[in-house]
Amino acid sequence: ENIFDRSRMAPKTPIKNEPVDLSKQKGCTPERNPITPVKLTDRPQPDPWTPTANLKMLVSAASPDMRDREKKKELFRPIENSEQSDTPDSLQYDMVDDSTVDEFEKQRPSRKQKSLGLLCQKFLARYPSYPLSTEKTTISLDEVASILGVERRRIYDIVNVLESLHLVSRVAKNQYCWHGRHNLSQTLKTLQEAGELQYGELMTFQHKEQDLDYKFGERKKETIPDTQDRQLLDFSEPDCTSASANSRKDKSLRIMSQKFVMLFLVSKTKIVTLDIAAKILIEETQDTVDHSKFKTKVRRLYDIANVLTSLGLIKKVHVTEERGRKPAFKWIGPVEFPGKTDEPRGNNPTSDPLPRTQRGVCAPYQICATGKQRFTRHTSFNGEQPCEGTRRKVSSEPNSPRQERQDEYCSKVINLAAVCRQKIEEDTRNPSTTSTLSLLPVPGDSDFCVNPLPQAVFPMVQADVPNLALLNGVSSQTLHPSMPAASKTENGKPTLLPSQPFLCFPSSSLFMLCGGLQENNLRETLPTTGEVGNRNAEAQAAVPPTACQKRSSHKCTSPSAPVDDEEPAAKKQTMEQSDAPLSLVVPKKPFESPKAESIPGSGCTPSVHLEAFHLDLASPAAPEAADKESTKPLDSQEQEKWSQNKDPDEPSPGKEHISKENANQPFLPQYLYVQPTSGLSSFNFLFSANQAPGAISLAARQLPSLSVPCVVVPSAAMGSFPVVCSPPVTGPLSPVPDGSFSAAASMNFSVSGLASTAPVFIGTTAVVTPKVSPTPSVDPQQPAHPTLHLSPVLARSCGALKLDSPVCMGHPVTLLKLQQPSSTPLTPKSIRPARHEAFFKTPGSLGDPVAWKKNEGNQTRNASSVQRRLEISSTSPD
DNA sequence: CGATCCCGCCACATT
DNA sequence: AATGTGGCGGGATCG
Repeated sequence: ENIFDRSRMAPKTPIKNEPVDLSKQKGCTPERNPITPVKLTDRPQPDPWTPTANLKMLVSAASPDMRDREKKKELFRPIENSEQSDTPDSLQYDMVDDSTVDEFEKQRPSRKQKSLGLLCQKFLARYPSYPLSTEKTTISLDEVASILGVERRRIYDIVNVLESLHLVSRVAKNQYCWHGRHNLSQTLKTLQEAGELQYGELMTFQHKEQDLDYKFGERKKETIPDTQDRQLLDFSEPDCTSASANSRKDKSLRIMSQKFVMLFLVSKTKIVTLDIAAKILIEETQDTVDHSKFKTKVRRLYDIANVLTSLGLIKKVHVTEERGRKPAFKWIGPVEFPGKTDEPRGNNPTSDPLPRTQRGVCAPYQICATGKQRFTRHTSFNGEQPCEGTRRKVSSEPNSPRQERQDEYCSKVINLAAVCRQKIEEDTRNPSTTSTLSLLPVPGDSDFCVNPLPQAVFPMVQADVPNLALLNGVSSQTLHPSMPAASKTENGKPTLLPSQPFLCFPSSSLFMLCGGLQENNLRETLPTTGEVGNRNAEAQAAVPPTACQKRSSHKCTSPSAPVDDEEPAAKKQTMEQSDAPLSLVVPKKPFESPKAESIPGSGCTPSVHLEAFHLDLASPAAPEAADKESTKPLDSQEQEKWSQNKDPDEPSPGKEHISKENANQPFLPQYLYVQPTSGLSSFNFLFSANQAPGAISLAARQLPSLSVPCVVVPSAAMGSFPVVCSPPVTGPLSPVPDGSFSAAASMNFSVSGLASTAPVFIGTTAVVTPKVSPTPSVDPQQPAHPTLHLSPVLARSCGALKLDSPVCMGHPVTLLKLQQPSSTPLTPKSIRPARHEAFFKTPGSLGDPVAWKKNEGNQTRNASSVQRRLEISSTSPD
């Protein structure tokens, strides 16, 4: 029924449909709607390939193409899908054939295909099981939901269960942090302990389970005081702030999930039937009470079981007992936990048997572990948890007590990103074309450094483009050390930190292109990126932090990342390579404009980069384009690269080469590419425009500023890409120390998909002025910088972003929203995945790229994005 | 026909 | 009021 309705709806009132999806993509919708009503279908869900079922239905109905898509979709790999999506399907949809879609449609969507278990697998596939310790991957519910083509509600089911096992934690509204399985054993251990307390007794009997069922339930009740049980179970969450905690119905699903797992851990047989579990889990106890209640409980258990199954912790079996064959699940996960109960506190990493992964990687997590322990022990409640509660309120609350720090950090980052995003969107919308984005760290910089490191970063920033030369020198040297993430130890000194070449965005993956980085940098960066990328999609949000730490390195590293450090890049690289393909570094064509470095004006650089791109792409960039526009050609290549990168194999080598090459040629521009976690969803493309090679430095954490002029294109999966280009200009304009900022200014936050919606293009006025601001490096912190800052740090800093600031230093920056169609001036296109194309196309302004070129200065158009788009396309000549 | 469990309404929480 | 969460159970689909 729904389907029909919608289908109908769509034609009639696209808008209606939109509401659902649209909410997310605000920016886009307005524009598109007018253009292509059809979009509705698309729109709702960003991802073409995995639209909501309904949407799918509609689409499929609309066009056969969709079906194919879906089929493909089945294949899984969002990535693949995305690629596929390249095809202009979306457009087609519009066209849609009515051909008897219905029949096909119906067939397709088998219930199984929509199963929670499958969905969960897809979800899990997006993130690395063992993410680097430092990285924090943030998960945007909206984004994931759209990518996976399901309603958000379903994601909650998954996330809630994952959260119960601490595989993820809620950071903020709509945002979760992916932790991976590093702590899983710890968590299980804790649960086991708790389970023994609660259910241990019962378990004893257990083998007989069948009979026992009832008894079980009963006993349990009797034996264990509910209160205790609960506490234990809840441990992590609610208790703390008892007050608030319970207000909500407490997340029964989470608690249920924990209890369910406990049953397995306590059970001798490791097999638990749903009946028993349901009975035990029915708090009320009064058993039977409602048959309906029991029934509902069982339903929930199925939900949980599906997720646990996807995690490989349990599998379904059937127990035949007296009563007959009953559905049951068997625990197939780890049984013994290293630290095991022996010592409750097992946390200590040192003694901890757990794989180093935990320790090293998890360093940050350890905290969590602690928390857990606590939780194990009731005592725990006292401590942090309360805070948690508080926090929650404040930030919207992470449920999990532990990791607060991280969470905060994440949340901050996220917030920033979100802020940026919003701003961007706003800007986009608002015609104030000229508005510049300035994401400066606000004075509140201190925030930046949630993590230790703040300082370093800034310096880096300075590097700004203009100073590239300086930077180079500095950066190269300094950077090297910083690079360390991989090798850092070698250098010994962390000083480098500041200069990191990259920007990290909390959001999903980033795609960065940097102008010649020095070898060192490159290498390091690459690895990093690679890592990120490797993560598969995982990289996501997590990346930024990680990167930051690493980069910022020394300082940062200390606490959390130590491990990483130790494990040098090599590992990472290998890892990365093997794993994923993420990062690509594209060796730039040697083109070096080496001199660029020397050249004060970064101006040269940009062109170079562009060229490089072109070369890479093979597309001849238009000379004019040189500035930036040329990007389009890149797209294809990039994409390819992307895909390649993903491949474990190649990436590494390529990277290495690149790095080497780079090394040779200090100036050569390089690109970093970070895949988005899932792949498709979003990309960020960042490349340094003019700058000299060194130019790009990002402070890891602090980073707020990017000194290098960069263009970042965050692409949400869907379509929006915001692209920002900063013109090389820098120096002059920003007298301010920021130089760095001023120069580079582009950022995108694609963190969550949302950003995507509004593509933004920012160009400094154009041209680069070679001037370098002498003081570029100055504190980025200073508010003065008008230019954009992209550093995650900034983001964290909280509202630091000043998007609005129209002018940064002297440069006028223009924001342009890039619409998909029109290409972005530079690389944007490349960035866009096929799917984007579709979107873009729709709008119809494809050819625009040319127009864009001007972006830099000219673009100041005030018109709304749409208008802009139109204008652009129309006025391309501009 | 029982086992599964998708789907999405709707209440409650949060913003 | 809008939006985020997530309990809940009708009823469709699977086996």
